[in-house]
Amino acid sequence: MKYIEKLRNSGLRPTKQRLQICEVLFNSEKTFHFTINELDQKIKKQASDKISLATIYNTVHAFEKKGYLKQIPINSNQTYFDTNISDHHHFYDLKEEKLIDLENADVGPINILKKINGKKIKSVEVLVKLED
Amino acid sequence: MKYIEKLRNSGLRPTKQRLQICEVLFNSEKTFHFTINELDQKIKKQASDKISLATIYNTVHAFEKKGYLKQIPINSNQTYFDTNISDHHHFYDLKEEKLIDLENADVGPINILKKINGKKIKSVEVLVKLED
DNA sequence: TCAGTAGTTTATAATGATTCTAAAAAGGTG
DNA sequence: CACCTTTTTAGAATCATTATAAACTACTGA
Repeated sequence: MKYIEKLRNSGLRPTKQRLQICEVLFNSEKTFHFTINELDQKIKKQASDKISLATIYNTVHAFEKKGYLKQIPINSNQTYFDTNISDHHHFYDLKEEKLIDLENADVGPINILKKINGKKIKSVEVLVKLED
Repeated sequence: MKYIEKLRNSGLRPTKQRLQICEVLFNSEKTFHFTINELDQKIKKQASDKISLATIYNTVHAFEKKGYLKQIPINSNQTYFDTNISDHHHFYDLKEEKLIDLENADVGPINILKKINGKKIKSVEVLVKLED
């Protein structure tokens, strides 16, 4: 299996559950956005075995910490994650409550002029809210 | 009272509670960021009467809808609001878990090149995460 | 002024996402 | 296989937020 190596290399044991979650998350043509709840539904459909919700939470957080997933900063009652870990941004369609990727190239270069003493910039994320 | 007019003009009855919340939110030299919980604490100290948590939620949402407050898109278990309603952005200090204003002038002009069919851009918000 | 009404406040319950717990199960190593 | 550590799990706990429904209050017009 192609994910065993990946997990081992990051110090995560390649358990049956993690491998199945990998399949659902990373074995698709396109990257996508999801909430834990949506992922849970998707796993119910695609995975052969039942995976407990706690495990899904654990795994998603583990993957995020390892950099295989990104959290998307947005105000929602649920946390959104992205399987697209490239440096990019998002539209948020307020009506549909849907996220749309916004590639770096589709945003002019961003230059943060203000510096904060003793702090480094870790990331710059742009959220573009859309209305009709 | 200077807030009575403001509330009436936006179709909100100037109740005792709302006026007191206005004092806490808008009667200060500097703008600030807060969570509902922090606001509740602040009201407990500054306001003469007790205001129920439900009212604080209601009022903050009403003010946000009227444009007197802005929600800050950030991943946190609590929702952050800003009394600074000018068009601006934020640093988020991951270690201190503190927000810092980032004025528009301190970010180069942002040009969103990608257009979404039938949708207008309502806002463009930049979140700059800081680490040590 | 007063009654009617629509809007507000309130305490409390309900909801729902997320985290915690502690016991069982599984992976890895020798 | 035996051992130890990590992981999974069901269910409980937590906690921010929203809903409820009854009491209250601001405004309107007679």
